[in-house]
Amino acid sequence: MDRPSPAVQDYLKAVYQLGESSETEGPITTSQVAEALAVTTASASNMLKKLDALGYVVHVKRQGVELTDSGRQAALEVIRHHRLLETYLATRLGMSWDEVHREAEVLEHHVSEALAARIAEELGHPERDPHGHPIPTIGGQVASPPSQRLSELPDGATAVVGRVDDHDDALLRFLADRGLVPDARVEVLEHAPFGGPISVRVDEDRVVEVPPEAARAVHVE
Amino acid sequence: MDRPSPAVQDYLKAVYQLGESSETEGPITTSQVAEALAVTTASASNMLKKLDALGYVVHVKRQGVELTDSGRQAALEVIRHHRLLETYLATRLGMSWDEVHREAEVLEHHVSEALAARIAEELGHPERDPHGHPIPTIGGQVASPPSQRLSELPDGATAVVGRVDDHDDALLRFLADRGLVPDARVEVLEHAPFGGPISVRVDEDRVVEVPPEAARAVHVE
DNA sequence: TTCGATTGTTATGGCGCCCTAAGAACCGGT
DNA sequence: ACCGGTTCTTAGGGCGCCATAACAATCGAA
Repeated sequence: MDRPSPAVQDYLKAVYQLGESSETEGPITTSQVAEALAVTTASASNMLKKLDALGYVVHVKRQGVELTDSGRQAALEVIRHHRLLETYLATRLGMSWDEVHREAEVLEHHVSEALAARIAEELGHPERDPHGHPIPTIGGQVASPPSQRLSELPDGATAVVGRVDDHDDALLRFLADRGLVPDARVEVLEHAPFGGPISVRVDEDRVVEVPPEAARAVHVE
Repeated sequence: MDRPSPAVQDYLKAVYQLGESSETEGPITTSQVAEALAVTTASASNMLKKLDALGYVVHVKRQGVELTDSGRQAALEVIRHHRLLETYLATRLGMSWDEVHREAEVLEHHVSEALAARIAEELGHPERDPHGHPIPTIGGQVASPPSQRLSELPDGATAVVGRVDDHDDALLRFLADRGLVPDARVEVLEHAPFGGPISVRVDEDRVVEVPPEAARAVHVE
């Protein structure tokens, strides 16, 4: 029961996150995984076959893969490490949101369970990372509150920011600049026509313009 | 100018440390390196040839290797990371000496320069790690004070512990138990005959018995 | 329903780093 | 000067993970 290699961990994480973020149920395809990891579909195909052999996924030929319990468990462990590291590096070492993500992407594969546990303790077992994403427990529980995207709220609606997608550093900075961080209160004022920006009042205070692509990355509750 | 692979870093570190700890001048042999890294001499031979090609060492066939400036620089960077991590994990996360060493052995290859710099800053740019080993600067300066081993002191001599070798977890705990940590004052009382233990008064207080092998791991000034 | 485009798979090879086996160079003793 | 033992190097193979190329299955449009 050795720890899976970094490559295997990356694949499992990708499969898990693709399953999370896709509206549609069912298997994750080879090409989705390949794109997420920036490898060829041939490489992904080989690796998914291997993950099946290792018992982490069920691979149905020409359909895709679905995580087994063991695979989900392994994926959540990596995600737990990632988010604990992000939180620690941001709050205890004052690193910026974008630095933190890159750093955690590497270190998540190399911190021991003991260190992860110490970090969690030191942070008081937080439930969310700085972007608002839930931190799985050691047992593999994840709180994932139902959420809506800011882009889908009607004019006049108010809500609280739950989390923001952290795939793009520039977008992250853009949102942070405008106060769109977890726990911010937002009120949708109006949608400009023809795919224009959305006017949003943030924290009962300033009004900012949020382009649709950015609004899609903000999840509210 | 990519970062060398973890394997390359491990070899460079080993060559550097073998050069440090050996009394004799001159090249480091293939088998010394092989033993230090627990690989076969064949593997070491191949890798040393490769390090030569990369410009990190000069390899003279059947003689051994010596670090180039570039190799020494790379080795010191790894050692810097290792010792900063040890210091950080011990003082800020309360991990024990032995846990800390294993953890740093892995993480030293994966922390970014930015993170290493943040850690150094957070710690106030310490000059030594918890075992008393000097922490190289970014530029590659190392303070290495002349030192003698506790095992070599004559009866009646007094000195201050500078550093202790950290290769063996059990030994480390043994020494820590007896107060033989950096900055402890020691007075040699007597050597038992036939390779018996050395009686040492620690911090003008308790008297402990130190077997010769343990005494060799304690460096005093 | 047939054919081209799309998507997935298999085959094969490269690269890094390890191994074992075998051979070459060097050492000390006689 | 030779011979046996030690040390080092070379040769060849394995494993993990990536790639490219070629082939197979599937989908959808006419």
